Amino acid sequence: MDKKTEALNKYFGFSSLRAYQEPIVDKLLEGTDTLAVLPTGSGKSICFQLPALMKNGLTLIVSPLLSLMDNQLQELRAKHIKAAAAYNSFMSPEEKSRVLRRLSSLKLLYISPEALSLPFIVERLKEVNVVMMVVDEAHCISQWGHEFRTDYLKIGPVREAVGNPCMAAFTATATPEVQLDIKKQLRMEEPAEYIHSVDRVNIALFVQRCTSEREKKKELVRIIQNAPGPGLVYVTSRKKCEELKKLLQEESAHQVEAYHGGLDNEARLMIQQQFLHGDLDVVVCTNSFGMGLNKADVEFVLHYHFPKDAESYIQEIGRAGRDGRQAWATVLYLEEDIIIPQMLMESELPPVDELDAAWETAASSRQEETTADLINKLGWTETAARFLAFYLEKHPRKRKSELLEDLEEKVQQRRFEKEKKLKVMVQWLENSNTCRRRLLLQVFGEALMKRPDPCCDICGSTIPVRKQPGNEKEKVTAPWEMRLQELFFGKEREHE
DNA sequence: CGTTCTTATAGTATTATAAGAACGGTGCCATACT
Repeated sequence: MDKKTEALNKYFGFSSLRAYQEPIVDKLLEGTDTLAVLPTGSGKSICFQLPALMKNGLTLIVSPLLSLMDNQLQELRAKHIKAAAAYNSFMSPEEKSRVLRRLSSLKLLYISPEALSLPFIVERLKEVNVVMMVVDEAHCISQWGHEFRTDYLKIGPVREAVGNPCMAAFTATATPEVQLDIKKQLRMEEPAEYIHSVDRVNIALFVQRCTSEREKKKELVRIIQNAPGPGLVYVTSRKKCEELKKLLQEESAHQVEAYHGGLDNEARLMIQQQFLHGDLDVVVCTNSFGMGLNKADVEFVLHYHFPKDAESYIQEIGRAGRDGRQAWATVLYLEEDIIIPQMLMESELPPVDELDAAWETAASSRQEETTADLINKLGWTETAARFLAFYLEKHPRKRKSELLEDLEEKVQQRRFEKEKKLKVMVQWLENSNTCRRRLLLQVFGEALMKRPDPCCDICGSTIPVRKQPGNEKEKVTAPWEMRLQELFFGKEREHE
């Protein structure tokens, strides 16, 4: 038995890797930069966990959400893998300093891009042997890095600071442009690439054009009444989230809840757990819901508002049909809904005619207060302020005139890129001739090889009805307090 | 850009309608002490 198989067996209890995992593990073992686009729920974490455990030194896993770190750690703990830890703000000061002290005895450290960018963390990492860095959900680099969470763009520089270890990026969805962006930001040079199809053949795709908000609501109610669920309804505002929750609670027999960033952590955890355990049929949510959701039997994803680009769309519908059974996704398309993503996009970028004022403001504040000052003195959104602060930090020595000129161009460039993505999304919705699946795959640089049945509305399919299994397994309902307890304080859970 | 809420006016008791304004998503983060 070779070393790899031995380790696989020892740590994970498997006798062999799946065909697509094998080459990725090999590349990482030999220290080659790797970009992998793999469908969700396909055992991608083992692709980096195994090499990390076999290597001599520390692997950093950059993860976008604390809950994702927590999930993966629970899984590792369940397999009695001890050399793994997280560093994040959810931990007590004691726990944090303990982790930093025992870094050299760890194999895996889960960390957010923000924590990874803290100067004292970088200094500490320089003292230990970092052999590999992994960016999980790497599309976040492109989706969030440029404005919302600019620390995503600092992963590349940190990599260089800690001795340029091997870099791996994993995601389930990336267009060719996003792949390029990931490679550039992470400073990957000629990485090995494993790009799998983003097509989910068991999800049928539909778009239903509506002419008014009222019609859309009626259609929503009709569809949900007839869908046994479980399913998700995506909207782009918190208010709408709550409103539609109420509507569906009144008009359908389903258990319905709303999920968005305005809820506190406890409520969010609760809803996610209830949905996971089958105690909720429908969750009306904003784009905050779904990442890391490990639920196999989601039957449908309904977009009450359409998302701002095709990647978000693929990601969101990808939460359906993980169990391989027939699932469907439908968009209730109302033309004027385009204004919401447009406004949100606009609010992420600095107003071009205030760049001069922003420069003056920044010049008179300390670096760590630049963002706050831009928000308070100029009334900018947090995201726009962060965008500017990041840019100034990156180019500290540029002359004012030159900097403002560059900045304006950069803002226009970003606006252009975002608008283009939105336009592609709308074109997809408006299209009435070409198979939706074919067109969607085109955005990801893929050709449609084989059309599944059902495929999409344009191919003549209608929303499939799932046969209900006659003898559903009995629900085991533990008190909620107990489940929350498990989540906060941990309890070994089995997975897979 | 449309929805939804607030304020203003009309004109006269209680409400009706118009004009104006606000709003619309994603999450992470060392600090105080000698």
